[in-house]
Amino acid sequence: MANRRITKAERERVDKILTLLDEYYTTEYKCYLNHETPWQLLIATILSAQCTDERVNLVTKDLFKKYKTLEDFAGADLKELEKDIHSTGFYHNKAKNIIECAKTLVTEYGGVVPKEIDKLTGLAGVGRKTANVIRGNIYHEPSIVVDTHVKRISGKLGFTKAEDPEKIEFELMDLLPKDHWILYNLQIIAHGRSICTARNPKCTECFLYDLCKWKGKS
DNA sequence: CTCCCGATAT
DNA sequence: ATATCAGGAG
Repeated sequence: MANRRITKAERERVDKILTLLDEYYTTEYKCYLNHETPWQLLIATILSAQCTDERVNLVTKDLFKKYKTLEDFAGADLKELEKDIHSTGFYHNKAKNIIECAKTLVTEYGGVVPKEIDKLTGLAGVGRKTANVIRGNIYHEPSIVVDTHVKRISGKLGFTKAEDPEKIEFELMDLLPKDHWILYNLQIIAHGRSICTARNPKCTECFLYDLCKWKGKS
């Protein structure tokens, strides 16, 4: 069904890459954003736009002590919330979106984070990337999260030539086995942080070098 | 396409 | 000084 337009050799190359990823980044890899509830992950993911997960975890550690419920966020003071999340950047938009998002969840969804992609992306501050993080990590629905790492590395590996995140998402869905969708994102982020970094990728240390299309200078 | 935007590594 | 970080909205 999947991968109809792909040659046998290319299919084998992709499968070898996936096998190696499984080997180096085991299935124990899970969500990098600390959270105890679905709505906490949603807020953490909204905060993670153009911000390291490390800093988000630093901020949410105090944030979730101060705002203990969705209702707390729905009723939060904008300026105060801006201060609370300031260090994550884009704080004005993020604070406004978090309050509006929390209000919608409380008033329209009974405080439950929906699993449908349309309902999720309908929430303030929630795009496809954030929606797929929720679908994958909370509801275990096969979904591909296209973030900056997935975009960069999938391109270098030759998995896609697309630039548009949504197009990349659908091309990867066609290329990767469904049972690997959620893990792929987590593995690629791990790889993107340790080896295939945006600035000086450590190609000489990369276990995927021989299988990589890019093979950039290290 | 532009704007939002602080913190960190290089 | 500049690039980059689990992007999204107008």
